Amino acid sequence: MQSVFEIIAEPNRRAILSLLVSSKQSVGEIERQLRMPQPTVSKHLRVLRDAGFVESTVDAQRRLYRLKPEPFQEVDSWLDQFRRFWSVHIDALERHLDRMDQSTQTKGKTKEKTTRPKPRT
Amino acid sequence: MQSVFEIIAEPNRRAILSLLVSSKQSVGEIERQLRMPQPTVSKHLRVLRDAGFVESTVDAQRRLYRLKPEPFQEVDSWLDQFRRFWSVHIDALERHLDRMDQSTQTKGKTKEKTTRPKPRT
DNA sequence: TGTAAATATACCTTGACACGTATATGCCTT
DNA sequence: AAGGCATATACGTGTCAAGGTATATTTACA
Repeated sequence: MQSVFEIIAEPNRRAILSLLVSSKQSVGEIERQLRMPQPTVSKHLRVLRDAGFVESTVDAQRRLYRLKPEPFQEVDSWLDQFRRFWSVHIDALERHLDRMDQSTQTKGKTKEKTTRPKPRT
Repeated sequence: MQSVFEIIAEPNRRAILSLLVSSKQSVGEIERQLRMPQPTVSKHLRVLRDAGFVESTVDAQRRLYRLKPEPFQEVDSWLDQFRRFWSVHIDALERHLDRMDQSTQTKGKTKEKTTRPKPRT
């Protein structure tokens, strides 16, 4: 289980993460709110901790888990490369440019670079 | 294969998506640039298309694939719930790292980029 | 000290999915 | 019409991860 993307691919893990946004929670609290078996919760938390999504502190027999920000930022920075694309792609100008792209490359199989206008953000 | 998160969990699919950021590409071009077997490329493209990440247009025997923005925005909006959290923690994290700077913890993988949350488009 | 609570882990089973190989389909060229 | 290129798909296989059940470990408390 290497990448952050595989970690958040699991629905129960995403549920746990969403739960932890509000505040730190114990395993039992997660178990009850999400109605998951306790071993399931513990195992997912183990995965999340190994991946750096959460950290735990000890409170008697309980363990309190809370979020850590770094892996989320990693996902966010992966998204960066697509932000420019989708912000431009929304408006009609882009559709026009795409049609031009299509017509210019019907004959030329040169992988044209399509110098597009940078989004103004 | 329901969620967008499972789609982007696969490294080869992420590679294809990154490749398509620059411009639309045919299956053969993807195949050559990523050095993947052609059926692998086609099958991943099938998954990506079913999930709405790409769409294809016909150019003779070729199929040209290009990105679609919606699923990326879905990931982005899922991240939203965590942005507030990590923006609050950035300052504390920076101070923390500053203080821990020369102690070089066992767990200290100091690759933080401390990116701040982006405003939603 | 013994028992119950909270959590972690080991073991097994099952299912999904990624891959490789082979083949099918479609279009283009001669 | 035939053969070749580009792409899609079918099929068999192996791997890996998630779930369930049982058990281990630690701590509180009577």
